[in-house]
Amino acid sequence: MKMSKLFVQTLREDPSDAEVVSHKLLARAGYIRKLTPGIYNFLPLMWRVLKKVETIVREEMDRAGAQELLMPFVQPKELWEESGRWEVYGKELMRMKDRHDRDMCLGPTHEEVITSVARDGLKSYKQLPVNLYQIQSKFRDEVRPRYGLLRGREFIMKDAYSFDLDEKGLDKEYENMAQAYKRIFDRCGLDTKMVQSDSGAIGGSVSHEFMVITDTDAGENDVFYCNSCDYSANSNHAISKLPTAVVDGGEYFTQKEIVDTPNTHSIEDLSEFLKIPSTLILKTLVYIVDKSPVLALIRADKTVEETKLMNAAGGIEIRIATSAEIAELMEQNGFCAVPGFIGPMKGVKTVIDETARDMKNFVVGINQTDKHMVGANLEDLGLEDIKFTDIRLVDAGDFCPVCGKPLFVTKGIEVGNIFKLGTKYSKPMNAVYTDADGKNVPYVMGCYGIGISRTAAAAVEAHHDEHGIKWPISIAPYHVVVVPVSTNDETQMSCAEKIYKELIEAGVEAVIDDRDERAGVKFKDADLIGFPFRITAGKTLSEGLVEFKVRETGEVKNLTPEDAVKEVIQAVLG
RNA sequence: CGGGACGUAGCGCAGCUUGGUAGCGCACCUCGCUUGGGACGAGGGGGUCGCAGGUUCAAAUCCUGUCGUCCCGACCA
Repeated sequence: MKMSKLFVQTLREDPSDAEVVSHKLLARAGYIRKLTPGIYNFLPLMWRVLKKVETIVREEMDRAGAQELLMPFVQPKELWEESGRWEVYGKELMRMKDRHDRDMCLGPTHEEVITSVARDGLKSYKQLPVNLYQIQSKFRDEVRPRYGLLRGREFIMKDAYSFDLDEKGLDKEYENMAQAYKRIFDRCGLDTKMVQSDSGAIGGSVSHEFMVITDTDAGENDVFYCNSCDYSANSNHAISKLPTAVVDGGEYFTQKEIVDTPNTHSIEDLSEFLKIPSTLILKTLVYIVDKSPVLALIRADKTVEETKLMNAAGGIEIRIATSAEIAELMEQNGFCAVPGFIGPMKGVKTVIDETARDMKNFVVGINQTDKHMVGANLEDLGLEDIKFTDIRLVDAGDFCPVCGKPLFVTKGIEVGNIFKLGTKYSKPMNAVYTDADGKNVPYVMGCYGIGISRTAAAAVEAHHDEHGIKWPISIAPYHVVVVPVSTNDETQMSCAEKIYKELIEAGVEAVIDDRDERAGVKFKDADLIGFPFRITAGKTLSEGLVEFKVRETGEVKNLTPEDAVKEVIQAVLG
């Protein structure tokens, strides 16, 4: 490819809306261009990268025994009603009507469609197991798309679905996919961690995410991990053993009583006012889960993990209540208290965290402003039935649930996930096979996703420097750029052209920078775009040598043109 | 959903307070010069100033509405 004809416009400045490095670099280097929020054009360089990632994914999925197909992007409401998700999916599901006024949606994921495909085709136990996948654009109408390709609304995803006779078959396929994923990300030059995760709106029981570990904002997930064993989990799923703390207020409060606690609107205020550790306070938080209030009771030094609470409350959408909603809730239950003094109350759905189990003689809000009860115990709270659930966010330094060593936390970009779905879709959608005894049995399903475009962006997050992108060879848009420093110098030009031709003939993806630009411009662009190798025909040519530069390491050496070509061929084609 | 900010050329921005021929840098075109890390000089093309109303002799500028975009927050009681 001639650089002069390559469709790429590099920018000197970051686009004003880009926050994370992958967004800035991909935009500056001419890989992507925003059409509207969360929706991007994948320009020729980007498309080459995406195709490389796709090819790796395809090869490994095929090798793992999966079969590729392509399902429709537009889907009818009826299918989503069968699974029950039309009602529960929320605003992320982009809904629309066709000309006949029929409800349709853009596919955010394809469990419904694949299940319908399977039930039409997979009738006998003799046909199972099967794993089907596709690579396709998905649309999720994110509340707040950001970080460029990392959280877009329209994005490219590989989604695979497996159909097995039973749980045992699913377990085997799940492991098979985990291995395939590891190979895929390794080949993409990404170091990933497989972590336990909540299974979220997709549903199911067991799930893992593949995280690219990063210490920047681009990592939207917190990952807790143990250095002593292999435990690691997304914060929405992580559990831990707590460090010991004071949980019996016996030495502070010898009897149960109601005390004045004026203006103690925060736990900090309250613990300071009463001169007690916050581990002696049971705090009450009001959440709205699927439009209904839910009280969360948790030891005050700890934080509620919203996904855990949402699951405990059996909902699919959660947010903290506004002060207006709290006021309304107070009024409905005959109380009048402002945040800071909220406590348990009858008749409102309540979830109690495990941390409350051992608490004795503690402090708790009683729904009266400027008052708290001290020396309280759980049975004093008038709760109908007391059950403990883990709804706590793990803190770094808590102890590993497996081996007991302290946990560490880091940020991660989720590039893939695998779920055991079981019969969550096959049952309601009546997707069954006939077994050897002639009985109809629902398939046991799994689903496995990889964000293709997100993987490419994550690779930029993981491989860049202040000059630009440093693509891993396997997914670079081109392998090498050949730079004649001066296009007017016939010796340089003919040398560059010869090298370029030899590389192309050997099967290397090469670009020749034939632009009539100064060397500095060509070098800056080469670094920004991120060609893994650069061969420069310039001043060293007087000694019969060209410069060979490795983008990843910055290593530079002068070689004969023949050796430079060999070096690239060796690195690229093995 | 709440708050804030911003919409002026492909990109990044100034101009608006105090109304009077629409500017700068990058990019683009031409010529010259230059050629190993985003040179320089001269010339040039490109914008109904988001949109719609209003005020005015006159609106990018003032007023109203509207659409869009970005950021922050969404209460740990």
